Amino acid sequence: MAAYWRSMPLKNSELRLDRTLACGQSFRWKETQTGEWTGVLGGLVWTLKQTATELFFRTHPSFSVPSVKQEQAVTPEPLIHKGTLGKNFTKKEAHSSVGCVAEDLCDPVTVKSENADLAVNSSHNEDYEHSLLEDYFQLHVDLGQLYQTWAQADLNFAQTSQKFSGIRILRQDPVECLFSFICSSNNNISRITAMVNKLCSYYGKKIVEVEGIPYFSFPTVSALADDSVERTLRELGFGYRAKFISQTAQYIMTNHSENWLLSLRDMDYDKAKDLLMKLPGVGGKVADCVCLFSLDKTGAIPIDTHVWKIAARDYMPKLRQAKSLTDRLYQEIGDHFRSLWGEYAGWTHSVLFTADLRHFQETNDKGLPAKKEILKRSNKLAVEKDSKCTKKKR
DNA sequence: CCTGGACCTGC
DNA sequence: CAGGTCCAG
Repeated sequence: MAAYWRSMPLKNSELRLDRTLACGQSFRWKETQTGEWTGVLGGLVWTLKQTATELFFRTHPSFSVPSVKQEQAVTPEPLIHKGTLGKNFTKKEAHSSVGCVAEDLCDPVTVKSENADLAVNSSHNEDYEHSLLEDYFQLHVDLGQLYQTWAQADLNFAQTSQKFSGIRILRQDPVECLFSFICSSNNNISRITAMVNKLCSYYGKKIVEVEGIPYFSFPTVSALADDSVERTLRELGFGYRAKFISQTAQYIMTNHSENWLLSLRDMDYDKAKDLLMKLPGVGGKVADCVCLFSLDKTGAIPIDTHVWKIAARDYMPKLRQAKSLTDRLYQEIGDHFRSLWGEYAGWTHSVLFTADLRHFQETNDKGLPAKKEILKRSNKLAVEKDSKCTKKKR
């Protein structure tokens, strides 16, 4: 068992799994044991954990049998193939296209003929797995350095951030990111998570079961563009978002292509945001989430009601008089933060946003949260019922 | 431009 | 109300 685990040196201050994976930028990670996080990334199921100086990781072996319905496979299955990956994979490729890296690197024909009896993870994939994590957590970005710079520019950040180190932006698959955040509108985190899981189990492909829990890949755009999707999602309780998801998927397949979203990484922020906002169900806030969490737009700042309150409370007192968050104010708040924090302002915002989440109020930098807090987290009811006492602060 | 409402569902 | 978006006036 221990043999599956590998590790890389990584300071706690550069990455805190608990804060980074549970602060609402991704809805796909679950704390399966205390301090252990399991989720899907690059077509594989991973479990991660860490100490003060090391990141431990393992993937869960799956026997990927080629799908029976290959005939309609617009996109190849996200299989990781021994021969291809071991030989050709480079760090650079991982960095440029993690969202579809498995697809890029797999010849579907080869996979089909040779993969049936091949365990997905083998020692040949070690470099690949290592690179995938570096890419996903954007480990080339020196977070400690950024924290220092931000602290110099902003006293409020300097104070708050002391107890909230290691919060970084993930580099997610844009497809997963887009459809997840379409689900987020006027909604709460637990329901968003449930909806994302439903998308995966109904329209994704099962990768492997771990401890009795099945894990699925995120569906392709093409799968979500099927005519039946809106009705099905309505029945599954998606409400009006069912239409948004269906229409957005169809819009992308009609006017662009499966991989179009990835190409937005090569555009500047304004252009990418502009194009995203043409999609049904995608306004400024969701577009900024996709820009920041999956398209490398480090200065994108999603301003939701929560961030708006932080801005009014700690940075822009004049906002206290504003009735609602108009487009103009949205732009103004973002610009204010960008000029204060600089190029990585989206990352900065994420630290303050996370620090302000009730969920994290009792954590501290000495280590993992108090035992009391862990118990609470495992029991959502307890957390939510107890919201009375800190309500006013937010 | 800005403002108010409707839109799904569930705790 | 919940980490919004869209549409009309």
